[in-house]
Amino acid sequence: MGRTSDAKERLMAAISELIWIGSYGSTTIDQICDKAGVKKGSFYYFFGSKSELAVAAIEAEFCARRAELDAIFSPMVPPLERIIRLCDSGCARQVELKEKFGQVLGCPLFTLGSEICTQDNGLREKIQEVLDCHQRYIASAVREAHAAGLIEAPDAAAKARMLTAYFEGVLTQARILNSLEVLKEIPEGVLSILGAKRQSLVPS
Amino acid sequence: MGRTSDAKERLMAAISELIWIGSYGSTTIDQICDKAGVKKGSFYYFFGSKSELAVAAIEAEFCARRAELDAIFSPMVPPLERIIRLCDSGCARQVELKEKFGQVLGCPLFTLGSEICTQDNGLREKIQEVLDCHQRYIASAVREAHAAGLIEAPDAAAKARMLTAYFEGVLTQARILNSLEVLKEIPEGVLSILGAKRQSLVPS
DNA sequence: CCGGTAGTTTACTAAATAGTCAACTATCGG
DNA sequence: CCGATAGTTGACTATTTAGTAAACTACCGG
Repeated sequence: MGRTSDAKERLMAAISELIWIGSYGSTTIDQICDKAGVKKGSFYYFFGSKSELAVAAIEAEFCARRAELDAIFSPMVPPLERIIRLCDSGCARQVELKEKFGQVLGCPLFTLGSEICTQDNGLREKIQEVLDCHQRYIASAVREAHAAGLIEAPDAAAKARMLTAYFEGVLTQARILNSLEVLKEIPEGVLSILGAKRQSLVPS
Repeated sequence: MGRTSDAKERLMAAISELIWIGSYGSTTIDQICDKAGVKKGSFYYFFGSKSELAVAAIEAEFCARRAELDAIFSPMVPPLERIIRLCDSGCARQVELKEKFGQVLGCPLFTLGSEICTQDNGLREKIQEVLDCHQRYIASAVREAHAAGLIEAPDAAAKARMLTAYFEGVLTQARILNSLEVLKEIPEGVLSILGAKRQSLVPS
C-alpha cells in the first residue's frame, strides 16, 4: 500500500534526544528534521506540530517502558526489592547517558513536564499519565510490603508520591549539578522513606 | 549624573514573572520589553542578552531572599522549627501565586535550572549558587538539631540534600499537576525524613 | 507491470526574533 | 541655566522559524 518509511520513528527519536539534551522550548522543528534526516515537508505530513510529535514520542517510549516496568515489578520479586530495582535501573540509565552525552540528563518527563506544564496542556496531560502510571506500580509494591508487615505504610499512594517526589528531586539535582554523585545516596534515602526495617530486604 | 530610571528593575521583574508563568525558552526579549514597558534599545543598553538579564534578576531576588532566610533561620527559633517554617513559607507562597496567576508555579530556580542547565552554564552556576545557599541554611539547622539530640543526622549536608530533593520534588509535582493538594503532605514528609522524634518540635 | 497510495522533496511565504544605531531627551552637579 | 552624562526611542537589518503547496517517487496489491 504505497511507499514505506520509518521517518515517523526517526522524528520521535530525534525530538526525544533533543529535548533531553537541551529543552523543549529551545529545540526547533528544523533541528528535529535535521537530526532525523527528514525534510520539513515530511514532518508536517506526519505531525501537525512539535507538540503533537512530542506527545507521540512519549506515547511510543511509554509502550516500551511498560515492558521494563512489568519485568521490574514482577510478583516473583519481593516488593521492596522491586522498588530498589526501579531506582537502580534509573540510576544505571543516568550513568549510561552521561557516558553517551557527557551530561547528566535526569528524568526527561519531569524536566519536560515542569517546563511546559503551564503552556501546553495536551503534553502536560500525557506526561502526567505516564508519571501516574509509574506511581501506581510503586504504590502496589508499597501496599504489598505493608500487607507483608515489611514496612508501616497504611497509605500506599501517599508513600508512592513521596518516593517519586524524592527520586525525581534527586534526578533533577543531578541534572542541574551535572553530577552523578548525588545519585549514590538514593538507595539509602529510598529505604529510609520506606521506613524499611533492617533485613526486610533480601541481601543482593 | 544624567537621567534616572528604574527600567533595569522593571526588566528583571518582567523576566522573573514570564519565566515563572511560562518558561525560559519560550519567553522572548520582545515579550520581556513589552511587559516591562521598555523599548528594546533600552534593554540592550542595560543587558547584553536574555541570559545576562536572567542572572541579574536571580541575583537581585536572592538579595531580598537572604533577609527572609535570616529571619526564618533565626537562632532564636528551635532548629527543627526553622526547617518547618521554611517549608510553610514556601507553601504559603505557592498559595498566593496560585491566587494571583491561577496556576501552581513551583520553585522557579529548580524549574529554570532543570530547563537550561545543559545550555547556559552561566545561568546554571548562578542557580546552583542560590540553591546551595538554601541547602547550607538547612544543613546548619540539621546540624544543630543533631547536636541537641533532637534527631539522628550525623551527616547534616546529606540530610539537607535529601530534604531539598524531596521538597523541590513535591513543588515540581504540584506545578505539573497544577494542584496545591500534594503540598499538604510536605510537613509530614519533611518530619519523617528528619526522623524527628515525637515532640522534638515545640507545638505551634 | 501498472495504478493508486503512501511518503518525499523543493522551493516558497510570512511572521517572529535578535540585535544595531544614531538621534533624541531628561536630569544632576556645578 | 548649562553641559555632561545616563537613559530612551524608533526605525532599521539580518536571521531564524513555522508552515504550505505542488510536483515527484517508491512501493504494494492486484
